[in-house]
Amino acid sequence: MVSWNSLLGVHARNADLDEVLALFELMPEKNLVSWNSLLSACARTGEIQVAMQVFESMAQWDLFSWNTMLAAFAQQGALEQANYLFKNIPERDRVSWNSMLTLHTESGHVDQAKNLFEEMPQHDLVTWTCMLVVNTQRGLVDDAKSVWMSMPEWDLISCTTIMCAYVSDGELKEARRIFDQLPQRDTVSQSAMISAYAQSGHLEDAKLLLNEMPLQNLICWNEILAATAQEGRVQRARQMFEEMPHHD
RNA sequence: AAGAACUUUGGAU
Repeated sequence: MVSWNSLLGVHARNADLDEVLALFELMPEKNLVSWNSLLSACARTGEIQVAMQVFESMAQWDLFSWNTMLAAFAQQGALEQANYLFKNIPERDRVSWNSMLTLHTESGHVDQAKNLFEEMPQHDLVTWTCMLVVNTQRGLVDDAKSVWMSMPEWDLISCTTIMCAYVSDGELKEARRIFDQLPQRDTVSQSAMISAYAQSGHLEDAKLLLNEMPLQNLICWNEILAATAQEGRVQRARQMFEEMPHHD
C-alpha cells in the first residue's frame, strides 16, 4: 500500500493526472493518503472542478485533505471558496494559514496579507517568505527589506527571495553579494541569478555563472539564449542551442 | 517532548 502511494505521489507531484487516475483504478486498496494524492494531482493540474468532486466524494478528510483543497483554491485565487472552507474545517494548522496567505501573495494584495499575518497564531519561514514575496511583487522592496530584518531565522528559500527583491529593484551587485553568501546553492538560486544577469544585458556574467553550475537546467539556457537573440546575434543563439546539453 | 516509510503551504521562468 505504501509503495502504491509512493508511486501515486510521484505522478501527483509531476501533475500527471492521467497517470494518477490510471494507478488509482489499478490499486487493490486505497486509504486516505491515496485519496489525498489524487486530490493533490487535480489541484496541481488546475482541475479545480474535478478536485472539488473528488473532495466531496471522499469518505473522510484530514488536515492534508483540507489543506490540499485550500491550496487549490488559493492557486486559483478563489477567495470566497477558500474563506468558506477555511472557516468551516474542524481544525487548522500552520499549513492551512499559510495557504490562505499565499492566496493574497499571488494576487499581490499586500494589505490583506498583512491583516492575515497579524491574525495568524504562528509565523514560520513559509509565512515570512510570503510576506517578502508580496511586498516585492508590489515593488515595495524597502518593505521587503524590513520584513527581512524582522525575521527570526532564514533559509535558502528566503535568502533567494530577498536576492530576487534586490534584482527587481535593479540592485544587481547587492544581489550578487547575497548570492555569494548563500548557505547553499540549488538550481533555483542559480537560475535566479543567471536570469537576473541575462535579463539585464549582462550576458557574460550569465554565461560565466552557467559554466560554474553543477546543475544546469533548461530555464538558464532559455534565459541565455533569449538574451543572445535579443542582442541580435541569432546565428550565435542557434549555434548555442545545438551545443546545449540534453539533461532535463 | 528518543528513532520510524506514502499525501498538503513559501523562492528562479
